[in-house]
Amino acid sequence: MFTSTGAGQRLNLIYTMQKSYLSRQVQSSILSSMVNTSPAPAAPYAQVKQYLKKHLQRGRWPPGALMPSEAELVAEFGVSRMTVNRAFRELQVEGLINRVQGVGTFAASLHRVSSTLKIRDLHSEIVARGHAHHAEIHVAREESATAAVAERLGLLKGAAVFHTLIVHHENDVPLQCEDRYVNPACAPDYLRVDFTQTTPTHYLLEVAPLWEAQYSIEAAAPTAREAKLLGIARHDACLIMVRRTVSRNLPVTVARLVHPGSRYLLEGQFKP
Amino acid sequence: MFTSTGAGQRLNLIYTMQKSYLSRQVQSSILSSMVNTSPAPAAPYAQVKQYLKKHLQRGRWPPGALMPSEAELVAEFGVSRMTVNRAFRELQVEGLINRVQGVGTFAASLHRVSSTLKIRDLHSEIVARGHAHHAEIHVAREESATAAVAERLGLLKGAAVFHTLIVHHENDVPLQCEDRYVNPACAPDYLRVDFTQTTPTHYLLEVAPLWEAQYSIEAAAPTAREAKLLGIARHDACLIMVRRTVSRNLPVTVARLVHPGSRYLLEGQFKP
DNA sequence: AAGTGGTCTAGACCACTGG
DNA sequence: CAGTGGTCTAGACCACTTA
Repeated sequence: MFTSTGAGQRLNLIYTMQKSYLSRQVQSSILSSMVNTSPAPAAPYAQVKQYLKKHLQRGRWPPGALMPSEAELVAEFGVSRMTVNRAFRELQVEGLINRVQGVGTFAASLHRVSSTLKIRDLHSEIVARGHAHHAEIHVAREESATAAVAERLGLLKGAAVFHTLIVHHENDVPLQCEDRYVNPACAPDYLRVDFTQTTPTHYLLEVAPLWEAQYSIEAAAPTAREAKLLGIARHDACLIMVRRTVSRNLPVTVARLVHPGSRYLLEGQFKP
Repeated sequence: MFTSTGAGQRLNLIYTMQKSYLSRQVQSSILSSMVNTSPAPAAPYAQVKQYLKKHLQRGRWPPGALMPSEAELVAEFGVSRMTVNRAFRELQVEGLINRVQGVGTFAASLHRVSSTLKIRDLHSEIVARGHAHHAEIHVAREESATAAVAERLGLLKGAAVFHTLIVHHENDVPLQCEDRYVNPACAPDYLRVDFTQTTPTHYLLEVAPLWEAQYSIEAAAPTAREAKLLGIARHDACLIMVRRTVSRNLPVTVARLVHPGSRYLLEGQFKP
């Protein structure tokens, strides 16, 4: 039922579990002298979690296999059920296990792996690489919304919107053409910002806390104007991201970010 | 200190908190008759979490503002501290708040928003759209690894690797050209699988639980062979994803997935 | 009926921060 | 020092599943 490979019994817990707070106090004072040498005492729930993770990784419970019940782990580690439960709950959030009430806990097949794609500020990204960033502002004005833009910003056609068209350079090489429409209700001072000093992304995240975002990524040829601004040929492939952000139920902005394919790479990583 | 907008006091909890289990039992039996009509009773921790989330969204605590302490919410909702703590902890994991021990809980600026990009199985994706999927197998054999492939799979140059080249069609339109190398140690039977019936992605996830993945996404022109296989022109933009997965410290596979830009779109969404 | 996970509680000890 | 979050416990009730 619970093959005792024996790798995680009570004794293996770093702060050897106690039954009364009295004994814990004693333990703690004993530990305090160790703390200076050992790196991190690690909370019991974290140790149980780590134990489960390690054995999952080693294949002790192959995908779909039934794992020990909370009660079994309580007995094995000598901790309370809430502690074991927390370890399990966090593993579930991480997608490593599936739990079914009344049945048991199972090792996940890890099909639903996902990695995160952050909304990044290009300026910080470039500076982080130790390169120079400079922005070329081609448009920064108020316009009346076209039907498409109005719809995406939740405004009426013809309503006032702010429009900026900025080309970002990394060490004088054009890296991104940012065509952006902003809802004036969310950022009334948008046009007074000096975008050679800060980026729209950065500024908007400051004034309008982000609550929702949608994006799409595709590969396509740039428009004639974009090609000219980026200094590339009309048929060169570009990585195009269209992003729409919403703050407190109010659409903030829609942006079309065009990157020369030869100069931009989106990277990601997943680790459990 | 805790402006009583009063939107979430004890009485607003759906299963009106009690002090003894006796009274809870009574409550529960009363509730059981309501359950048929009301949709979801919602656990107290979830209600507290929802309450906080709602007020964060409404801007009651602007980014950086100090939020109520656990003790205050305990008093306000009449629940135990562990319950409030769980609500806070989950909001922290979601990135909506920052907590500092000894200081307090603060509304996050929501800068570090991220969305998830899942590893998807193309077959399921196509079928989910109600379309027909069919795979055309062009290569499926053992080869000796080139230096580049060997390095990414953790093998020696010249070692045996499995190589498949498959073109996936959605309703007879080529959608993806999948060029994949597989580590035989992880999937010894790989070449015996009928890939007109299942996809490499699906099969590999079955035999080798995923423990780590790295990917990059870029826009570029296809190779001459890819263009031919996909039925597109040499200069048409493609969305190219290169993915490497690792299972239990052993590299499993590296794949180059090429999609005609005009037929493929990567989408994502973030919601708190 | 027995076993499982889902959840709540009341109280506790701790480490950390700030005045 | 008081206040904050981080965590653990022992026991409890519940809903659910399986036999």
